[in-house]
Amino acid sequence: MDVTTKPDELPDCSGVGDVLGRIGDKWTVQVIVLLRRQPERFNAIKRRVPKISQQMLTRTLKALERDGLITRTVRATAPPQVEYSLTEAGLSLAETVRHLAVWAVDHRQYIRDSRARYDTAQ
Amino acid sequence: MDVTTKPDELPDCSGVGDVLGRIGDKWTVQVIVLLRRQPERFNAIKRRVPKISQQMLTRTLKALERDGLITRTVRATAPPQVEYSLTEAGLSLAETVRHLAVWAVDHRQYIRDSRARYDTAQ
DNA sequence: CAGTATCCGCTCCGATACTG
DNA sequence: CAGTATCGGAGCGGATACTG
Repeated sequence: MDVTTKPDELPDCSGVGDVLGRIGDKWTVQVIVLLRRQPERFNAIKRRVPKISQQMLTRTLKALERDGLITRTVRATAPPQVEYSLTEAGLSLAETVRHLAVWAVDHRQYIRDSRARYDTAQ
Repeated sequence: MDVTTKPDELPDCSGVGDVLGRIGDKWTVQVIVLLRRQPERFNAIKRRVPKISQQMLTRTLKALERDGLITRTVRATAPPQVEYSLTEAGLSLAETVRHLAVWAVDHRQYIRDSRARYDTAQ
């Protein structure tokens, strides 16, 4: 689809809510962005997302796998190794999210300032 | 910032989580996208986001105003009219979110299929 | 190493009633 | 018309203990 479509022609905006509800949780995006570099194993991901609990990482990875955004590969070694990597769809989402990341970085200070002004005005 | 920066150079991904946590709720994006066309009044927005409750619309608008993404203008008429419109920052966010919207539409069916396959495989 | 299982607090959000 | 106030359920996410 063409991103340059005119504003008024944006189709079915309700679907956006679904996706944002899906990736808008606390951890999903961090994991996706992290896997963009290269496939990683469970505990490697855990180390690179320092605050995530084991349970939430499990849930997040499972949900991503269910949605076809990452694949889970088990190597029959001892100890067992499980590697997670982005699918093509997952990679395209990661790239898309980068636009939002850029926006976030660009407007971080602006939002902080706006909040401070708003709060003191009350 | 340059969106074409190399993957590994994406700065401070943790900030992305903040923003996604902020706009990743159930209503914020729908309101922003809606206001992209033109400024709207309270009940006009409510009508165009059919399922939103009055309280959630109030909260959503207030949070957006606090973040400097929309402005609230009261006209001293009877009955009172309150108009909400995007700020420049809000508009730029709306445009950025459109990329995600496009991704969502493009991959909607893929995700549905992935889930169906995953669920039946269990 | 890579998970499961259980408990539990907290916040999101809906429903409803009320107000200037 | 444009809100505010209050109650309550559901689910996200944290902490901890346990397992193949």
